[in-house]
Amino acid sequence: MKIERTDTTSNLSAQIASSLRDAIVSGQLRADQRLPSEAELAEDFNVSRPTVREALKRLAAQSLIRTQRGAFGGAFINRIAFEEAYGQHVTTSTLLLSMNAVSFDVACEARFAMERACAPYAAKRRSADHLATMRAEIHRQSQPGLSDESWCASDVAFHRALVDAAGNPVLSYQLAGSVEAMQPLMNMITFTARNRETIIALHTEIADQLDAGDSAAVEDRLNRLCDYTKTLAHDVIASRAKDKAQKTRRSGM
Amino acid sequence: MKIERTDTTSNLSAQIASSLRDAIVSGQLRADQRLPSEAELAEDFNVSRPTVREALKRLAAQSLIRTQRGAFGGAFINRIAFEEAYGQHVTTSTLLLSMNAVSFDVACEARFAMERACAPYAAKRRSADHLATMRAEIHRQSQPGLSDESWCASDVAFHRALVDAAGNPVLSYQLAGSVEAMQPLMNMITFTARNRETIIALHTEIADQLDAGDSAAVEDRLNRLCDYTKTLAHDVIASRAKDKAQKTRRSGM
DNA sequence: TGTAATTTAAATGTCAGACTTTTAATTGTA
DNA sequence: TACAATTAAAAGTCTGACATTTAAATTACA
Repeated sequence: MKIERTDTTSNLSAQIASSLRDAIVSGQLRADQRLPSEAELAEDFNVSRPTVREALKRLAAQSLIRTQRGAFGGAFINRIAFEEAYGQHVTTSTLLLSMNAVSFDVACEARFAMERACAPYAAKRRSADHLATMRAEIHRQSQPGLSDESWCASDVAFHRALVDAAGNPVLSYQLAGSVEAMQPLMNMITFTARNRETIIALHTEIADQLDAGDSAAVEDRLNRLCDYTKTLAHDVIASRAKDKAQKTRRSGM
Repeated sequence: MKIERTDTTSNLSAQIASSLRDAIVSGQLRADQRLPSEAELAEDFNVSRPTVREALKRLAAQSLIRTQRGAFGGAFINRIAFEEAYGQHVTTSTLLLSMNAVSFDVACEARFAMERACAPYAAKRRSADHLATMRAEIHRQSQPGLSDESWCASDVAFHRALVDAAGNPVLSYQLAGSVEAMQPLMNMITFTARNRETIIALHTEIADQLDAGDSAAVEDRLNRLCDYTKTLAHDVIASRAKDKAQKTRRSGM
């Protein structure tokens, strides 16, 4: 765990962070192991303490280390938990979708493809608990005065229960990025009562078929849900384009 | 974009980073927009410049901002690219798998479930380029003197081509975490010539069926590959357990 | 007048050193 | 033995300075 500093396009804290990160990811440094103190690292790397601190903050931002104050404190290799990883994955995925002109269709296709992948396992392993959560969310979705925002949140909760029902934490983690990151895109859509009715009907069938253990039926309903969601999004986009065209015409362009 | 500092369990740089991160993720700050200079932020948040810098380094570690030196430089909201997100996702997933006693079976199940989800789209959209890459990797895998490490790398490349063939960048991004993060786990396994032969046969069939556009056949081969991989892992684990038991017996425990 | 070289100012990057706060081990005392 | 005070190590924070980079503004020159 030593030094570089031959790089011409400096940025010492980034290099040091990178060096430590490699050691962690490759397994040279193991979970709960303590790194040298900031002062020691500064000496090791031949830089000042603030520079070391910046490097450590970078690692902390990725949950690779945690720091503890006080005697016998220091920076420790973090045993990253699903929870933290989950949050980071959702943050990154959300930005990726919102900033990269990823079309609604592409994001939607990816999301439902992955959800369908969960269906066989969910049909086999769904617990009463998962089904109860799904039915509770369906009930919430049937409330008349529900805001679009709450509707979307409930939709996410429903699908998360579906994914969790597959009983595979790795699958749940990976799916989080697709399901939760879609929420901002979904929020573009204003759901009419009629829209909601259609979706609730599909949700109900999904819960029922999951209960019955019919994976193929669940996949079929997910397909329909995917298609319907895409249709709704297209309508929104089309009507916006129309508005814009009218405004442009009116302004004489 | 103002201040907190009422928190008792301080860590100002984390709070500031969090505050800025929220503003970015929620879309208040848009891509390529410039943040105030470090000195200005320090005044805004009522902290010193090093503290602000630590906060900014945290955001930089998540690729949320990029910094530029010089006049009219500063911190800019980053339009996060698939590439960067890709790397972070793989890093996080790798650690998650290696540190959390995720069983090989669970990781394997998740990975192949998601790959199967790609199959229908890959069968529809695969280009000659993707098929060529897959066949090239199969050819490499058939080389006799190939090290286990190179074998695994080629395996990842093959599967990545399969995923990319689905023509959905979001799917490719999400899958990266599952496929690449498995590599350290796969490296545990020593592949015999006979093992490789079986896997290469399945790879060949996958490429052929993809060429023929038969999605169901591809999914079937992926299932078999999943089962076979799990079997190999079980053998490794069983033989290790046996070794350990023998050693323990010999040492008189 | 137009282009090339120079200067300049605004930023980030880095450093040194001091002080504050937290925390756990140690020591002292009832 | 149990509890309280002390102490030392370490992260957290601040101040102030200097180095380096970079693009714009200015100047010099053809």
